[in-house]
Amino acid sequence: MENLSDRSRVILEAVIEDYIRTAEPVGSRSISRKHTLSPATIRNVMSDLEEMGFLLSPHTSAGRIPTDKAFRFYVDSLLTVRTIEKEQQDQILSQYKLHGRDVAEILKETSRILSSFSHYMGVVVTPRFNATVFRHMEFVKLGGRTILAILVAINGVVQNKIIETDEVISPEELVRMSNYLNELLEGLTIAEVRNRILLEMEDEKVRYDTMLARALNLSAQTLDENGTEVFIEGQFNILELPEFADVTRMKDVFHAFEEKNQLVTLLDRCIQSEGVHIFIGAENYLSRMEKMSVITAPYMTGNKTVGILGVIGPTRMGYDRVIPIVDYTAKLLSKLLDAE
Amino acid sequence: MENLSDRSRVILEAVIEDYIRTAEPVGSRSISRKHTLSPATIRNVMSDLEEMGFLLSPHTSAGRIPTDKAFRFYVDSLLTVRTIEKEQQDQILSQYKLHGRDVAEILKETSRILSSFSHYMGVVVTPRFNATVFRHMEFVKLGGRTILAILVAINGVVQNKIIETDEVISPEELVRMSNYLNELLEGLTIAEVRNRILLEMEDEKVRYDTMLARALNLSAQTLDENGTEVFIEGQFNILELPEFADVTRMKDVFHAFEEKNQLVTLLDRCIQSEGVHIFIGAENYLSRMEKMSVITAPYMTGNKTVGILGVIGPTRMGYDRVIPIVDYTAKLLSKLLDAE
DNA sequence: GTTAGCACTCGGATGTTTCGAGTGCTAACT
DNA sequence: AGTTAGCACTCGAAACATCCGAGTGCTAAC
Repeated sequence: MENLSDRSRVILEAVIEDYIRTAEPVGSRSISRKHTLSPATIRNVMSDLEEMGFLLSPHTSAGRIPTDKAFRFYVDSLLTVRTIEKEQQDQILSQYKLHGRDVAEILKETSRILSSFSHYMGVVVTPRFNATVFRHMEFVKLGGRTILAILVAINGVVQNKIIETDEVISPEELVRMSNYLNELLEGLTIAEVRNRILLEMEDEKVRYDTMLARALNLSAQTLDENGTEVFIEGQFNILELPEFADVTRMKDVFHAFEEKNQLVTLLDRCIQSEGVHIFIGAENYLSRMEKMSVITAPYMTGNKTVGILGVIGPTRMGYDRVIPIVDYTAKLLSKLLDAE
Repeated sequence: MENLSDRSRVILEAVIEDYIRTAEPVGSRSISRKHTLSPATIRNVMSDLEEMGFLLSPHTSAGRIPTDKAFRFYVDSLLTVRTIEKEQQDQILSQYKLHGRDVAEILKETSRILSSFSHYMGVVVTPRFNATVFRHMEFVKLGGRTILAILVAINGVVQNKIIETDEVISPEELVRMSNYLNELLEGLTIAEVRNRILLEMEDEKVRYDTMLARALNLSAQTLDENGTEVFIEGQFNILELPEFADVTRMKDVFHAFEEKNQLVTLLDRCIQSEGVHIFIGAENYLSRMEKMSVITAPYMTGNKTVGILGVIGPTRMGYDRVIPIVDYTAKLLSKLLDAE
């Protein structure tokens, strides 16, 4: 990292924090008020910082704005992350208490929590089904050849799918099928389940047992689709931010969410790495989101990472405040999913 | 209804259609170009229409804008709804084909379809569980005292909930429970199921049978929450509309969606009435949505209305184009839900 | 009843001026 | 050598002025 003098650091930090507060270019005078230095001195330092690529001036007679690089440096080296207050912890916890305990509900609520506590947007990607452990599979007959397949993971995540079969299958046979499958697949992760089914299907003895073949076929169909969903809450929060007062900027943001899968790839990028991850401005490689930062953290069930959550806000977001919120929420969600 | 001369009607219609196209106040000249009447004559008529409350001028030297009353009259008396083209029908149908057949997916897709074909926002309210017929109930043991309850309606709508029990229940007992319940509740609507459970619980013989009591207790818990969800898609569509170029207007719209329950009450208002319903501007009684119109239609399974779908757009929306889309989609969705 | 003609209005676009925040540079100060 | 006061300069935002044209209402002629 660049070697900055102590003074430069202090001033850079001051500029950044001012900018986070006001969203306006920061002038030398406003900083001199808080430090016992004259504006001229500060101007000199700022000029150096600009040279180094930490600041930029929109035009000659405005103040200066921190660049992405500055925020990166701020987050890496200057920032002392606040510890989350007990009070806030309790508030978050009690939010969860209010709602039902269906997993999808919990995830949506998590997104809402992230949004309302950060004052930005909350985002939660649904668990990677693959990493979770199989618990139960069940077939319910809805009508003639229509069957509802229900797949339950050990953490309570449910996936259901309506399947049209070629031939009519009796309810009794359906029960036998699910018994067979539940025994066969017990304790495997969904990814393993997938493999196992393919393997089984090649087995000689299965090929000549219609029931088994059908069962495997059905379960394969149940698994074939594996939607990752994204819950984004609090879009309206960013409507209030001055940097998006401009209509075209706003459109950009919303268009960015149209392609949710792009967002998923972004978030997925940090699925292996532990702990909080931060993408600042252009670092997220989505042109629509150049002016935004993303703070993410993985959450897990058991000790496997199954999903990602985070907060999306402007580059000038209150990192010190938001990081612990994301961190705590991820841990809390992991705990909630485990308890089940 | 006001008695308008034929000429007035023609001119009013022309103004409305111009305004729908351009979103700009309409002047007398642009109309005179299409009809063989001089601007002056048209001005006289327009002046009358203004007097009657069908038009208003934002200021002296602008053209005129149709009022809510004008749109109401237009929809009721002037509009000839186009029939939906075969081609468009096929397009919509094929959209459905692309996706999985989980009911929640279908509803979300419906919302997307409404949005993309109307170019406004699509909205779908999830089925009123109460009106649908019970099909199956199942309990899956997740851990010590944690149980996942799954409730399936005949149309494939699934509701699941995680329940914490006071005592450990064995898997075998869970199976017996669900067998008992499935037999007991077969063929009832969810509303009836609710009553039946309460009734049953008071029965003497049940009170002394722990298993039955527990089963009923569990199912009561499964039912107690009955979330109506709303899928809104295509918000970004309205970002493109000139009337929302103003940032404050836009905020209003998004804030309106914050309270989704308000929206639900609006939509619910037409759940009994058959066919397409239209709320124009202030008619929807949501101050945030004064500049918007809503076109709704109920959809059903069996022959019971279970939910509402619709399109939300500006008051100057292309009614002739959108009404058949809403109508057709509602019918198609009903058919899709029935087929299962 | 219709229309041409005309004076009038008013908002949007364009141009001009003013104001002030902020800069860079230089020279004096510690 | 680092710091600071002073000053000329820059440039955008806001305020003000002007112009233009689309559109109106009214009147008088057709």
